[in-house]
Amino acid sequence: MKYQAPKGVIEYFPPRSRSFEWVRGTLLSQIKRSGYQLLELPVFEDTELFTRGVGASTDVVSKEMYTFLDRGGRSITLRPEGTVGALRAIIEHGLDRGALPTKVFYSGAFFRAERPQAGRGRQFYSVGVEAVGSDDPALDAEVIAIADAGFKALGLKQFRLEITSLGDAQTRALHRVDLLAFIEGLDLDEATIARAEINPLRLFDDKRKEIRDLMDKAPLLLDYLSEESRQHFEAVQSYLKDLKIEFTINPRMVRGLDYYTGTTFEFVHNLLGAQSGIGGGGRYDGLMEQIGGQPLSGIGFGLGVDRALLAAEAEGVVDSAAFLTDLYLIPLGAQAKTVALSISQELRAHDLTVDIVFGDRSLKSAMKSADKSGARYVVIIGDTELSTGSVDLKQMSTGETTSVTLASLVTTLTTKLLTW
RNA sequence: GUGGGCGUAGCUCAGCUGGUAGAGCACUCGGUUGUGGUCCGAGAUGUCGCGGGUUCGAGCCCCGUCGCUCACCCCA
Repeated sequence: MKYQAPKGVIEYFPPRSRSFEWVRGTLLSQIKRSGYQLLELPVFEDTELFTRGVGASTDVVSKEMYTFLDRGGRSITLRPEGTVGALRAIIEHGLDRGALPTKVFYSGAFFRAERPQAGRGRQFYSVGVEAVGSDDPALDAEVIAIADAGFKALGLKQFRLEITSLGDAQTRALHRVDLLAFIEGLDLDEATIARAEINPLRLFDDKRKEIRDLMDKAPLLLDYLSEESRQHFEAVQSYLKDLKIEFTINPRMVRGLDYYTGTTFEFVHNLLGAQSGIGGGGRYDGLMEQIGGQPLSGIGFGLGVDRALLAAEAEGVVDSAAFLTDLYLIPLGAQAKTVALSISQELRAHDLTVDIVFGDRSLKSAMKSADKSGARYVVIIGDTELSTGSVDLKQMSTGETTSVTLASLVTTLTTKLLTW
């Protein structure tokens, strides 16, 4: 019996796992430096949290959740997204009782039982933020700017930011009446009618040209915005312009989660095929109340780490230089190993990346693996070195060696690497 | 969930109209005594995704199944 990973899961292993780590770390560092604090949450929650929060009629809830009964007969669901779980934790622990907005971030695996495809796994990785308790449009701009900065920090260029406003509840109700009337006048096939019944906005992002043409004259939600929503949306746009963040307004953008209101946005990458959304988010007025909290507005985003990595690979911007080993130690003989182990311990305590050749390999093959590891420096420890207490520090890129005492290895190496 | 393509060594793939498996890269060792990236030599590795069927004989044909992939759908 040969075991395989469950269908549709994405696994990261060397050497690509380093790239994954780099992508996630880069996105997270943009978030952390903006004052967001970690929320480490369960990957499963009470099923009802998602049906109420995300919306029972959404595709995500109605046909994509991993739901099961636990041993106590409780209905449990593997989290399909991050926002409602984050808000549940904020409410449960009273994080919204202090100074507002409450700014938190998360990072981890999410689960959706979809048909797998490139960029779409049944377990996928997201990092996200939630800022709860302020309806300041400047906060919308900050949230968008963080995601934008994250993608740019990765070196991505071939993506665009699309934004729109879904307005408030009243806006959507008014628009819905007109949109339904409009759709009723169209000649559509059954499947499309069924989709429209669940969410008429869906027809706006249908990929078929016929439908696109038909929807060309459909009433747009943006034209129904209340004065307040309109001003908020304009303020957001003006902040983004000040920040020199380019965006396009896409009045046909559709979100599959029910909780979105007001400012809504999506980052789309050009080289990813069908699964091109690398991040998205928006405001959610009413969601806090919906799941039992205070009536606070909030805004957040989720960024797809898997897709961001795919995008970075497609653009050829993966930073492989970030993974190099500083020093490779080659011990020759039993006594040398003892010394190598203790030297590595000391160097690592000084934040240096150190690796050792294990096994009794020939010097030649040890040098080969040092070379392949991408080590910047190599030190050989044999009988000579042990008796003199000094080693040759070899710089692999140039082949130059400098003689240093074992005792001063830490300082020598540290200063050399500083100017690397 | 629906439809199309694919599934051969760790990786990329070759394998003609069915006769019982190969290349390149990677890997290990070596090219004399303690120094890598080139070159040369040697070596190891596969139940040809899995299960059935047709056949004297199947990696090549048929069915099923699992998985990957692309599109729909959906979204991160």
